[in-house]
Amino acid sequence: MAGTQARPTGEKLARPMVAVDTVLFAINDGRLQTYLVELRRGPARGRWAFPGGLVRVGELLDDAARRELQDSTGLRGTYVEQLFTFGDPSRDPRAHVVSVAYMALIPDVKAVASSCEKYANGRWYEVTRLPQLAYDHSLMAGYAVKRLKSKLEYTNIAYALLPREFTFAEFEELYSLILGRPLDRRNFRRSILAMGMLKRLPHTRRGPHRPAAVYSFANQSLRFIEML
Amino acid sequence: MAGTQARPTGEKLARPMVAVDTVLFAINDGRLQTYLVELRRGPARGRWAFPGGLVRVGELLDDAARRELQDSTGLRGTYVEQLFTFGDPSRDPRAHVVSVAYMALIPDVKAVASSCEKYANGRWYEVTRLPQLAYDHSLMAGYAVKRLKSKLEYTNIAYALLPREFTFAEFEELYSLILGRPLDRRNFRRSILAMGMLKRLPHTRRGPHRPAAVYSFANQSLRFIEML
DNA sequence: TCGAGTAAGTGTCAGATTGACGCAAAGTAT
DNA sequence: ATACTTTGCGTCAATCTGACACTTACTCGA
Repeated sequence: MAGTQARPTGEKLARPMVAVDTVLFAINDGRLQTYLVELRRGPARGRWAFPGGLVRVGELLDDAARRELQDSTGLRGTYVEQLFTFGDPSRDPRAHVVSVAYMALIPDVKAVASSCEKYANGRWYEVTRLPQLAYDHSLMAGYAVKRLKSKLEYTNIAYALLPREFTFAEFEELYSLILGRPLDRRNFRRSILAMGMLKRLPHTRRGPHRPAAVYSFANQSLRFIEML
Repeated sequence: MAGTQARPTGEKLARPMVAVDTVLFAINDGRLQTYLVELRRGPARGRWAFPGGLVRVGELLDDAARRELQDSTGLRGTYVEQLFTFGDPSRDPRAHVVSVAYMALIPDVKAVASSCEKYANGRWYEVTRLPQLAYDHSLMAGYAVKRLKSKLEYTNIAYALLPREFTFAEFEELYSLILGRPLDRRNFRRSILAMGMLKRLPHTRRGPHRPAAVYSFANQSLRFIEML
């Protein structure tokens, strides 16, 4: 049953620890990027990793993910979603640390205030060109990207990656970019509009060319399948 | 980063504990059932729950799930799949226990040898008629059923619920039963055979009526999308 | 002010897929 | 042999999907 049988334990370290690690995504420069931090200490010192840390007693997992994210990026109240839990005892050579991986999405990389004391450094990397990562974080990266792609296709999760208002071209570019393949503009528009994911706003955006209709999401919260 | 920052901890209980809980499924009596155990001790004593327990240091999560499953059912080497991790600190009133929920699938309820010393009792329940469960186990049950249904539609996960060989009627019944809706025999057969999930064996099964062709899975391992 | 340039916006058609539907075949039991 | 029961198959219409090209509406510069 649950987390029962609190068997008495002599050695202090006789239990695995619980951590969270968060793969933060944003679109930047026409690429899907994630935010990595450079570790200051530990056996993987100098390596890059996703921001994360130990879960505190009494803390929700989602809250722990958000807290660690805030500590390393300054982001507050970010949308986070649990991905998978990695528990291989050898993933961290120092101790058995079970890590609950999360992904988080933000619309603008500039919202991240880099540089905190915990990490030596922090910067965005294209998901297709990650450096060698600490621990099992490349595994996490793979899961996260796969999940993001997949949820893009049957949920409105894209709302967390876009500003409040956007043109259809921006919307389409986001999809094309994450899915890694070109989309047919007419077919794509047909299917998206058919599922009623977007609502067209009354105003338009003017630019150097034909003005573009402006859209926003019909529902800010996840509408379709919440979890598989 | 990973599960780093092993911050020194004075109080022994200053860290959440890690447990696994497994929702074991099987078809029995024309129904989808799960195996529940009756708790012997703890605040939820006398309540039903999914078998589970604490993860040991040095142990893989999957192994912990299988070990606890074996301890309570005698099953060995069962197919298990991680579902989701539940970390609400109030889920267990005694302590903060983070539980990694699993599902497991077996083809035959008779493979379970009930009665172990850890639990007062153990029995199968229809998933649609579960008793009130301990902790947050009803939540887990919901996730597990949703996931099972979902994976049935785009993977060959059904192989873990069926014997090595089976007739198409048995196969179809399984789907209909889990999905909770009738299937059109001809359309269903068309789509399943089209995706090449099954292979027809040379022999047939004789019974009181027309003999039925016998099938087995073309691939025993998950073929399609491994994880969303 | 007019023409060139560029991104936005729209419709059609063929092929594939999906869902509804009924009948013939192959056995057993009497 | 006949009735009964389960297996196993094919067609058609509606829908969905994917390929494909031209018109519209604006800005900018001549």
